Order: sequence, then C-alpha cells, then structure tokens
Amino acid sequence: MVANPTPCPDSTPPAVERLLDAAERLVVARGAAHLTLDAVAQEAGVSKGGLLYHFPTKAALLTGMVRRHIQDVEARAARYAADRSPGAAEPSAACSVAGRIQALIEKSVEKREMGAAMLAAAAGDPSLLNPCRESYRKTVDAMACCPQSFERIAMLHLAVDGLLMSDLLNLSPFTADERRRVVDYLLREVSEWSESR
Amino acid sequence: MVANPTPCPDSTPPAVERLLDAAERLVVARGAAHLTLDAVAQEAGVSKGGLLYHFPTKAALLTGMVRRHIQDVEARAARYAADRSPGAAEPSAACSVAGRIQALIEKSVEKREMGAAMLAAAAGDPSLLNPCRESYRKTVDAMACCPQSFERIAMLHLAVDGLLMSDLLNLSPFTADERRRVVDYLLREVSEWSESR
DNA sequence: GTCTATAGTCCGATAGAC
DNA sequence: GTCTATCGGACTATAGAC
Repeated sequence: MVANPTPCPDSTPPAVERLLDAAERLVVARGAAHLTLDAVAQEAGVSKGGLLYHFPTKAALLTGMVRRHIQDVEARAARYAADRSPGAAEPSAACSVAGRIQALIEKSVEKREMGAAMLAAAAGDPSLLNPCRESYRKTVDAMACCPQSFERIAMLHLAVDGLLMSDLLNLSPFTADERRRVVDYLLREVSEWSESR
Repeated sequence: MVANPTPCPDSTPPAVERLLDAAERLVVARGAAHLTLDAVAQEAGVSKGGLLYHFPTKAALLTGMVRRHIQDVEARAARYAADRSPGAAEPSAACSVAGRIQALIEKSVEKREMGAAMLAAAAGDPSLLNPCRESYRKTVDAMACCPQSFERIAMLHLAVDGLLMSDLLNLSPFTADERRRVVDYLLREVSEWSESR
C-alpha cells in the first residue's frame, strides 16, 4: 500500500465535492428546473462525461446532494450534543434534541445553500427525501423524553425549519438585524429548555 | 348589461380553477419536475390546446398558481382579523398578524396542497415568488406594532411556516395526534399573544 | 479519470381545423 | 373555446477515444 489513501492532501476539494457544490449553487440561483447535467458540469469546470463518471445518473446526483446534507447536519448535531454533555459517555435525549436544533440554526447562518438539496430532490422525485424524514423522526423520538413540554420544543424545531425554508426560497421578509434577533431568541429558548430538563 | 357576469351558476368549477387544481395535485403527487403541460391537461381532462388557451405559457400557469394561493391566504387572513376585531372599522395591527397566522394554520389543516404552488414556482423560476415575499413582508411590518415581543410573534409565524413546508415536502415526522397537539398549542399561543396587546 | 460526439426521448409552443 | 398535429429545442444517457 502506498503513502496516502486520500488523494487530496492539498487544498483542492475532491471532484465529487466540487460537483455537489456546483449543483447547490445552481439550484439556489436559477431553480431546480435548471439543474441539468450540462449546467452542473459547466459550473464545476468539468465536462459532462466527467460528471457522469462520478454520478452515473441524475438521480444519483440528487441522492448524493441529499446524503451530504444529512451527514453534515447529523455530524454537527452530534458535536453540539457532546458539547452540552461534558463528561457523559452518551448525551441525554434532551441534549440530543437541543444539539440538533442548534446544528440547524448554525448551518443556516453560515450556509444559505443548505436546503437546496432538499428542494431539488423534492422537485425531481419526492421519494428521494425519505432519508430526510428518517433524520427528522429521530429528533421527534428524542423529544419523547419530556412529554410535558413536547409542544414547546416541537414548536422551536418547527420555527427553525421555517427559517431555513424561508431562506431557501428567498422568502424571508426579515432584515439582517431582525433575523439576528430572531436567531438569538431561538438559541436562548432552546438552551433554556434543555437546561430545565 | 345582462343577467349574470359570472358564467358558472352551477356546481361545475370554471376551467381555470380545474386546471390549477390539477396542477397542484400533480406537484404534490409526483414532484415539480413532472408538472408538464401534457400532464396538467390530462389530469384536468382537457387537451393541451385547451390548457394553452387559458395559460399561454408555462410561466403563466405557475404565476396563476402563486396568485391564487396568495389571494386565498390574504382573504382568510382578512376574515380572521375582522373576527378578532368586532365592531372596529379596521383591525389592529396585532389582530392582523394573528389573523394571518391563523389563516395559514387553518389552511394547512384542511388543504395539504397549499404550498404546491410555491414549490413549483421555486423549481421553475425563483423570481415568480416575489409576490409571496411581498405578502410575507406585510405580516412582518404589522409585527412592528409591538417591538417588545417581536421575537416571540416572529417565532410563532416561523413555526407555522415550518409546519407548512414540512407537510408540503412530506417531511413531517409527527403522528396525527402529535400534529394536532402542536397545532392547538400554536393557536393558543397566538391568541394569547394578540390578547395581551 | 476525463473528454467528444451522438443517439433517443420528452417538452413547450405554434398553426390551423372545427 | 377546444381540439389535433407537428416543429424545434433541450435534456439524459451511451459509446468510445485519449
């Protein structure tokens, strides 16, 4: 076996990541209907043949977009949950829920293209969103830890969803300052909820 | 001027409404990418030529979907706001906000296709959603009436948005009972907020 | 692993009969 | 106002050179 199994020791992102980035950019800028293989290849700076080597079909591309999105959110959620449970082998259900919500908020702040994968998948084939539903279901299952405040934490989660979706469709009516106030409020409410468990 | 300007005194819905209904059904069932003129015409029981008489282009069809959706929500919102302000010539800003949120909730309960127009428009041409953004902005402007609880009512509005969008993409992880509890909670919170103004 | 060229399909829009 | 027939364009996917 030779030196490095990961072929990208420099700052150049792997081709797959570059292609997924290009696809997200196109969906946000021009709508899911303009997400064609030609356009993705051109945006990423490769030929159509090069794109089809990594993603044999368009469905494979959409699946890849959804998969990367879910993996990113789940990884962030696990990290935030661990931060909230210092010393614990496994985070509590309440910390897990709070971590998931916090992960969604943080991602929405730093990366507007977040939900582009979901929009493109929903437009092309709604069944591609099944993995997303499973991820959501995990959060709701964890909410069962505190039946007496289920509605409250469910509402907080829905509010974050609403913020994400509004941003995605460019529907958000908030100014930058209004948005910051709402995000701070949501983060505070989530922390308060998880600390009262 | 002759008897009746509306040509449909019987129970048959006008052709335009039937076509818009068919388009919404297709988007929900098969995704925005399958919203073709042929499919809409077949679903509505007319030929493609008949469809193109009422909507000369596909963009006109998408615009019509968005327009009907907005008009319906605004009409419901105005009615709810008037119900909350008995005797007043014009509803207060707080009642207006509460009415808008209540309208969205009620529509989500009785009609799952609600956001299909927005999803289809976003997929085809994001700029078609501009009228939606204007409608949202009206709600936020009305929220300025009570700066001290802006974050709270904004969160409630976002939670309703999240519920609508989750339903639209079939992402809602809630059981029917869980969903009912959350909706009741949201309605109670909105009423409480508007009565404390 | 990436490219060019092309086959085959589907869609939006037009023209014109009834 | 609704229909049929059809054109031109855009798209996905394949084949094969390098």
